[in-house]
Amino acid sequence: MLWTKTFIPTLREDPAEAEIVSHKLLLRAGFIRKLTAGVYNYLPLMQRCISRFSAIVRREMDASGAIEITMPVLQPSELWQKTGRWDTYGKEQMRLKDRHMRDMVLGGTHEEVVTWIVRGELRSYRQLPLNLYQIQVKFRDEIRPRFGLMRGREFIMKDAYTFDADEAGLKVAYNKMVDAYFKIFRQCGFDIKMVESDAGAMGGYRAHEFMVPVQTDGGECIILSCDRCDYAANIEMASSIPAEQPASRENKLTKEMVYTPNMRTIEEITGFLKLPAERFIKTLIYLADDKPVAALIRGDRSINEIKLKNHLRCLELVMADPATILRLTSAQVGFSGPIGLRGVPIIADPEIRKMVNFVVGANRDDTHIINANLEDFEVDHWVEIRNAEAGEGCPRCGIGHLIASKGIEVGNTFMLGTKYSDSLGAHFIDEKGEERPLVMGSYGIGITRTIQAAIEASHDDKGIIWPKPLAPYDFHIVPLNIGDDRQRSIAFDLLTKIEQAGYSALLDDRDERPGVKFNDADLIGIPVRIAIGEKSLKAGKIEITERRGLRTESIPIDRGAEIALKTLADI
RNA sequence: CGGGGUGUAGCGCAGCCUGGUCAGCGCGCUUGCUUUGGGAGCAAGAUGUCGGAGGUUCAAAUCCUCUCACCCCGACCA
Repeated sequence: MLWTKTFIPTLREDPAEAEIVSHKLLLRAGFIRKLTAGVYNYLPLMQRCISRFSAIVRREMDASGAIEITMPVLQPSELWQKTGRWDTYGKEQMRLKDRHMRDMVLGGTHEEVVTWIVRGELRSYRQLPLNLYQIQVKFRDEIRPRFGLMRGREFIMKDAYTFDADEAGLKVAYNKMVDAYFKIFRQCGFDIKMVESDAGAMGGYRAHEFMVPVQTDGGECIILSCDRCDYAANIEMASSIPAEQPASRENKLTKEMVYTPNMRTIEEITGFLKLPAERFIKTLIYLADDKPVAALIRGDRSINEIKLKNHLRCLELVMADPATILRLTSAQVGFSGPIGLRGVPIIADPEIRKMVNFVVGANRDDTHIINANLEDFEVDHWVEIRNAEAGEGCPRCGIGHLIASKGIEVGNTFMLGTKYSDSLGAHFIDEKGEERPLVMGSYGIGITRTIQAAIEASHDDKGIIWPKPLAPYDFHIVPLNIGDDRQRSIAFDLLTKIEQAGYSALLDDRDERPGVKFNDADLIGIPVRIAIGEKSLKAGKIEITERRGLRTESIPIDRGAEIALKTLADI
């Protein structure tokens, strides 16, 4: 492909709209342009990356026995009402009305539709197992679209759905998908991590996420993994064994109110009372579907709202507003406590069980209670509702310690069970002639997000460094002076040979200065660059440069294509 | 949705506080000549409903009101 015959609008400066490096590079290198918040045009280079990555995904999905189909983006609301997700998935769902004022949705996921398909057609265990997948645009009306393709409102996703007769079958199907995912991501050069995750809006009982580790701000997920065993989990999900607290030998003292004027936060009050944060209990008042609950965690811990939400089985969990807190506790925000709190269920993290003589809010303005003990109030439910922390013990092996790292979620897998087949009536007849619900799994890969994640994980100060399988072209041919006939003919000859060998190349045939071409080449990040310039031609050579590391080697002109192909093969 | 911020040429920005030669700068773009190994030089040129609507004023990019869009922090996720 000739540069002047395609469309690669590179930018010299960072666009103001981008914050993280991969988003800036996608814009600067001319891969994408934003149409509106969270919605992007994929320009030619991006289109090639999408095609290449999709081809890898297709190959591995097909090899795993999955069958490609295409389902409608536009869907009727009835299906979603039947599974209950019209309400639970509601706000993320892109909705519209057709001319008859019927509610429609633009699909953000396809459990409903795929279940509808098989419900009519899958009648016998003889037809199982089945794995249907598609690669398609998805819509999600994200609260806050962010970071370019990382969290768009429209994006491309591969989604697969498995159907099995029983749980054993689901496990087989699930493991096949997990294997396929590892193959896909590893051949793209990712140091992919599979972590346990919350089943969330999908429902189901077990889920994993596939994370690309990154050190940059682009890593939105926190992963806790064990330094000894293979335990790894999203912080949303991670448990831990707390560092051993020496059993307190303190005698229980009598509780006492103390005047703590304007001391609302743990930081303020620890300073004021000169006690460490682990001697405090934080009382957080939430509204779970408008019903109040109090969540208790140790003062130095952070609440995990997902764990709390899962325990409460509510649709919406929000922190109570100051007026509600005043009504419930008869005190301002910052002085809530469990003692004497009436009409509000109390959920406490088990870690609190070990605490003695602690400090809580007094439910009275400017007042805390010191030397409080468990006997002073009733806990309704003991449930783990705090975030695990780095340094704590591994919940699996019990020996290792958790370490924290950041990652970008590029894929996920869910064991759904029968949630959708039950609600949509997708049954089959088993060997014994009994009717049973299909056991399902669902499996996603964010195609466009993965491509951006590749950049976040692999770039330098000059631009993108594509992993070979995802690069828009294999070779970047740069004749430094396109007006020079010799350079021109060598460049075109290389292009022909490379294409004949079954590889792709971009030839920069612009009448630009060498600096411009080199900088754009570095920015775009094609793995191998071939430079043809007067200086080296005098010595009968052209130059080959690997994008990663930018090491340059001079090679004889007539062996150019041969050595270039070998260089690519060695990357 | 709550909090913070920004909308001025294709891109990046200054100007706004203190209304009046304020329609500006850099890059890019066009034409010509020169140049061609890491973002060229000279010369000539084009480009703006100052996000939108209303208002105040003799006068508004600038002040006021409303509105729209976008970005950042939080809740959500491939």
